[in-house]
Amino acid sequence: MKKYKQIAKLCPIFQNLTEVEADSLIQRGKLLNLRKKETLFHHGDILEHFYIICSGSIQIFRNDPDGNEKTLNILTAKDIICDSGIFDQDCRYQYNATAVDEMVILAFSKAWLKENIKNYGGFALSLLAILSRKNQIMEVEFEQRITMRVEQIVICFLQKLCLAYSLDPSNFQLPYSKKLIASRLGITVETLSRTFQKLKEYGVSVSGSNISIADIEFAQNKLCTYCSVEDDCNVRKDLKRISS
Amino acid sequence: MKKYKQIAKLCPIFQNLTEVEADSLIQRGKLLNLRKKETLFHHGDILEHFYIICSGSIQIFRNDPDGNEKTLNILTAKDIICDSGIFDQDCRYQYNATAVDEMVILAFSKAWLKENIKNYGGFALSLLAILSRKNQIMEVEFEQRITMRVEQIVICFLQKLCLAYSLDPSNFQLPYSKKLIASRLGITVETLSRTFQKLKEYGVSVSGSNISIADIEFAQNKLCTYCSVEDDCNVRKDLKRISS
DNA sequence: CGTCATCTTGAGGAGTGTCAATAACTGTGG
DNA sequence: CCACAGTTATTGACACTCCTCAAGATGACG
Repeated sequence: MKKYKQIAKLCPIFQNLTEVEADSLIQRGKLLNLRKKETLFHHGDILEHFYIICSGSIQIFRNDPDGNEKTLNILTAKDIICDSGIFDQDCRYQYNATAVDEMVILAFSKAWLKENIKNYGGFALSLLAILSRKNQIMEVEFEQRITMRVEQIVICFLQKLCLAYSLDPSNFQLPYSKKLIASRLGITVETLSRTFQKLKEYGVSVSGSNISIADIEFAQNKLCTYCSVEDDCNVRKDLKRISS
Repeated sequence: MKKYKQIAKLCPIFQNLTEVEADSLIQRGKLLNLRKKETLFHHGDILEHFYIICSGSIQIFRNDPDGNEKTLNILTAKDIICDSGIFDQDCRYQYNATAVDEMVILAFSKAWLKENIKNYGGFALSLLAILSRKNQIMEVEFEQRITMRVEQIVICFLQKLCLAYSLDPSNFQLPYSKKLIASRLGITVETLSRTFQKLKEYGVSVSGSNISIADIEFAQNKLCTYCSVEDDCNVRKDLKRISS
């Protein structure tokens, strides 16, 4: 299964290491296979591993008091699962992780992570950069959720989707169920459904899981005063929005 | 001004270092004084420093398209100002930072930070832990903003305030203007004002900036099914809410 | 073909933002 | 000490957005 370790090596966490260093680090990881809907860990489980996703996608979610799933994130290849508590002792997961489709995951021990951070300065820098980036994305999403209308949020989501999966905006399939998407965006399925209707005015047509967006730039501009898709897709740098 | 460097040394970022190491690192910092409403940096400024707050508090905010301030955070003594971009080259601030009251801040160069991360494994671990913690708090707040009612959010904020500033819940002064608080909570001043009225039913009385909460536990429990104040106040560890 | 989950559509309502008018507070200069 | 301007805070009326509940429609899969 060297193929999967090759994928893991593309994870940004190894970017500041030499080929040899990265190889030796990856050797310590164990490959896991998850089937669709199989759970990697539950909310409350003791946090003992650090994961790198090699293929497939996984839903990170919590169950709110009413029993509804609140999806915090959907992670895919080259993403890492690294809870904040990994640097504490005896910490537990604050959420669940369940495979959306078939997956392959590399698992490393907590000790492995701590040791390498201390020994490899470059490794620490990479992890810091990744966590910082995650932080930044969360800030943007938080702001979006407050400031923007659902139409804008959905359009932004679709655009991110196309960039992340290299999909053709003029005709593509949704990689997840609408239920999952709604949960990820923090809205109800009903609202998502209605929003897709409204988006027809902007050249977005939806039938089943088939989407086609006539002119994504147009739709974006029509809807978003400033929309920071770049932030989520490693295209940042050129900050168009020095608004203050 | 050794007094302020002593405060800076209490910043969690130095926790994994020896006294001597911490001292030598702090020597490299420059003390800055800010007057009330003075700005540390603007959105769009080139990111060149890492800051530790020694005294006073600072508002981290962005101006949305309508010209309203969106307060991302309010930082106080022992907090750090460390933007995600600090590990990139030529990055710019994505927000403004303006002093709420008189402040003293220690400033370090970007290079200082990178160097020490590479050289001191413990330093890297501390920074990672801090950023992770920040991440976690953001996740909680994000969830709060979606799931909870404004009454709950306000009560949680008040409780955090009391813990953070060691205030007596039964009688204390708000340390910031209501405008700033509303902005921080992502609501309008009008809504905040009305919410304070509603909270009277729960034993919270507000007149001007004077607050008195009869029984904060009672108010909490009445309002919050699960409320994670602990998370924001380093009291975590005992996770009561393994709900899923 | 039936069952179950997912999705769509409608009606109704709760909650928060917007706008506007007024009141309270803060600080400045005479 | 007061008068004035500018900010901050309160209160009311209203609109809009999204959620809830309910009923069907569509689709997946044994």
